[in-house]
Amino acid sequence: MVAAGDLKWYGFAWCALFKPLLATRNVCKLKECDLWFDGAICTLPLFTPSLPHYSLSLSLSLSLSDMAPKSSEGLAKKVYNKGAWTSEEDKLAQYIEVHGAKKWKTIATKSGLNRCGKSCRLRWLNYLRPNIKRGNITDEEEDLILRLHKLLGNRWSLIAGRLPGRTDNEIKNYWNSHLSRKINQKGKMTTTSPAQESTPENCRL
DNA sequence: AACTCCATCAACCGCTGCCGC
DNA sequence: GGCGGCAGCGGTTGATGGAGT
Repeated sequence: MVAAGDLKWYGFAWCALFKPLLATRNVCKLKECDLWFDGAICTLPLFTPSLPHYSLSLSLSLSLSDMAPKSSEGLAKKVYNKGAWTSEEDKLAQYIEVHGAKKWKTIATKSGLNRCGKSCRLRWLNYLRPNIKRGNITDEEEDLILRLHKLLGNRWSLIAGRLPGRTDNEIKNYWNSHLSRKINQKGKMTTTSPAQESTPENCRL
């Protein structure tokens, strides 16, 4: 990490320079905005209320903490790690094996990982938990997914429940990347009347 | 080799429902 | 009944790698 702070611009000049850029993006949705200066990339958190007073430190690589607001208020909210998990963070599995997969907020805190409970839960369910089946979806599984989807619709967790070792995320991804396309192609080849097709609504559980 | 496009999949976000107070 | 916190779900995003040009 390169230390931040070589250059500083202060709010007024900042706004004048980058307001047009921000106007082109969905600022309400964005939490960060990437800016480019002579090839260097800076990720700027958008604390819009204090934007004009924001001091911007630029270097080749800046972390979010480097860019945190300098005012005292609003600092209480913890900034968690985001993005891909490291093998070091996967020690979460050891913690859960001892303490159980309950109270994700507590797990997140007590395990010493700088992750939110939600992130821990997802990592456990989709990757760390034992009995996860790795590898490609088999033809039998695919057939089962197709039939269950016809029956249940996009109820991925219910479908996953019928496929031991598979996660809802995995099935959802598989559906979106493989099966939905397959079905679309089939649909184009064989034009069936909508009344003949079964939908989740008209299938009895 | 360099570039673009696309598929895949891990992870995030926002919403909903449940539960305890 | 209302509220807040939490878990779970499904849609979406973003990083990555491979194929194609």
